[in-house]
Amino acid sequence: MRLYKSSEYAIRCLVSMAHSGGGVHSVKSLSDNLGIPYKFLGRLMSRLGSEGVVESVKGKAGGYRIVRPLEDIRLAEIVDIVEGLESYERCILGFDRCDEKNPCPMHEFWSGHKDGILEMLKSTTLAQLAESEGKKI
Amino acid sequence: MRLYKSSEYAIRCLVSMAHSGGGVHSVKSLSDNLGIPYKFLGRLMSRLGSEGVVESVKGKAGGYRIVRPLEDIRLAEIVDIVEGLESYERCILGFDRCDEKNPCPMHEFWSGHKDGILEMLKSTTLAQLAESEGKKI
DNA sequence: GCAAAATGCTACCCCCGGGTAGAATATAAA
DNA sequence: TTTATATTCTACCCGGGGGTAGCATTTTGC
Repeated sequence: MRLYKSSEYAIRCLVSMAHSGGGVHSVKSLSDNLGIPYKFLGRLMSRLGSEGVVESVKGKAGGYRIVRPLEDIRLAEIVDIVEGLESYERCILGFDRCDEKNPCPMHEFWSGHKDGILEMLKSTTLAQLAESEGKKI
Repeated sequence: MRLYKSSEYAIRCLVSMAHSGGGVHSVKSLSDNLGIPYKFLGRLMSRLGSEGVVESVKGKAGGYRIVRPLEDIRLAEIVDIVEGLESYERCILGFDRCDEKNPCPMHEFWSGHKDGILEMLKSTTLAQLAESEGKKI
């Protein structure tokens, strides 16, 4: 019942970048400021780059930059890229088909929470996460 | 965002046992009926036995039996025994201290869901899970 | 042109959840 | 007493997420 470390890192990193404006941030500086393993974060940002969430700037003074509007980048997209959303959509007891018509024993107790979480992931944007000052990152 | 296989198996197995009365069930029969790996389920039941959720009956015609009243066995207890509840209580972004006073960026979006899930686990009993006919197990 | 600083890529290692194998032990039925 | 059927215990293997290391590549600043 937790995000993968990859998702934790990706979200914290993007929130930090969003928070400090639209400039270019090197992986080194992000890694130092957020306490995230350098090489690991590098792979993560590379992946977010190839999926079009951020843009890479090569060479000296290079790094990564968020290009799309923050209101456009939703949690569900980030999580889907780095860990996939399958585990948020599947039956809690692992059955292939599980719905109102043919429920597992936990369905009535779980489906509400599952739907709520998915809805939250799909509706919450990077703009919302970044807008409040004073929060830890 | 999912139960460990261990929790899936433990819940399905206990629901199945509760459903078919208070008799003794061998690991072999449970494994066959539910499609759960035999040796793996054996270790799981042994653990549930040492924690007092079920009772082992050795020798020929032996197996496991639920002893405590079904209204007394809650999901939270089962999950805590086989996989632990830590991941259901911690901050979604992994911060050590994260609360209303000192929130992480996701706190306001996540804490409600977290509390709801924990409350569900702590209040739902084996009796509730087992009572409905026609559900898959 | 050259060096510094950055991304990009490949190959590893470690830990742990999940799963398997086999022998030891206990006990009811024959 | 023997045998069949069960739990119990230990050791091992596999795959994947998390993490590290090294080198190639790119591009700016001098």
